[in-house]
Amino acid sequence: MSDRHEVSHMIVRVARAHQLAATCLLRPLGLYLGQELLLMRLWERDDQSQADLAKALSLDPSTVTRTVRSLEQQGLLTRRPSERDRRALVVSLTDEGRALRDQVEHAWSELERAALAGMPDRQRAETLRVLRRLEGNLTAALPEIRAACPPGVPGDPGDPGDPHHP
Amino acid sequence: MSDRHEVSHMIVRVARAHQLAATCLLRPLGLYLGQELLLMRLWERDDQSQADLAKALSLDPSTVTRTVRSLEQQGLLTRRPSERDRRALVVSLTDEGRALRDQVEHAWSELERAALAGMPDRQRAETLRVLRRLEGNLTAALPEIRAACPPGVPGDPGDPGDPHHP
DNA sequence: CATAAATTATTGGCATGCCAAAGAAAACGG
DNA sequence: CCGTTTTCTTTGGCATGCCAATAATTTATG
Repeated sequence: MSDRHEVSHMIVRVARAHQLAATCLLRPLGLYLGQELLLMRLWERDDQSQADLAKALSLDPSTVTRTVRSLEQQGLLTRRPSERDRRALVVSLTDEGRALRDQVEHAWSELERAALAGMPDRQRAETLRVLRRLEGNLTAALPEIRAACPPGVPGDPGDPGDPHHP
Repeated sequence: MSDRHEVSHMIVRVARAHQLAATCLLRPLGLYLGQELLLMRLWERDDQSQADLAKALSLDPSTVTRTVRSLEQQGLLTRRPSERDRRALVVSLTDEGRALRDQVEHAWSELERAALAGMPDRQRAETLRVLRRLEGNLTAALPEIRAACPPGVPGDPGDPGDPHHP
């Protein structure tokens, strides 16, 4: 063992186990992983622009675009142009979308229950503290890390010369 | 706030921040997220079958297939049929693959450093304990959760009747 | 020993998620 | 007031990751 990156490894493992469980719990509700987060955000505050959602969920705008469209096709929410800002779209819940709330929250409660199983209150509080600290540390470090992260690709072709034109 | 699912929410946030940072750090090395885990496993123990890798990394075999092929095309590893088991493929590192080790481990050390920044040793140990506990709890709960997880789809067409044939 | 069952790898489909680029519309500047 | 810059959304490309189904081979079973 003697791993010098144990915390990172554990973060990866915890995340995958959590995702797998969430995927399973969400499936009977007809939702894919990630869609529930968008809905939760809308349950907390309805009628938001996609940009707001992207910011609140720390998601790429393009991801929000596609997930919102998927949820729209499922009839859980609505997209209509904003009147104040003619380039923004306002996302609103439908009755169907509101109706899903209880089930989704129940699923997430099971997830929470599983994660914290067998922990006394003290330990649960400590768990939350630790996670908050990790999140704070990582998001604090992100700007610096991203600054050193050059744009471009992994399989960098070096010089595209003429990257195809419309 | 008064969120009843704070831990789950934090797990999601920690995971995304971690992934984002890792993606950035790996990019200059020409690696995508996840590929480094496979390589790390091979650095620890070379010449493994894909099934072994899948099990060790808790990955779906099909994911291993594709990631391994990608790494093979980058010249970092080799795939050759096993002699004992004629259906298995043995994955082995190339010199190039071995040469990447230092850089990847350095990148992960930065990740680890960022995650644990400003924590005294005591707190680092506690962090690890918490993550181990979460992982243990979630993977312990997974079988039961998956048992209740019906196969089939989200947008279930109910009865496909004739799900198209080759 | 033949037959049923489990294992290994692959393919195709689908979803999330990122980045990069592009078109509209708004905010900002001189 | 016009030009520049920022913001909002979308599209296309690419990668990971899952599931389901298939083919080949091994192992277990009666």
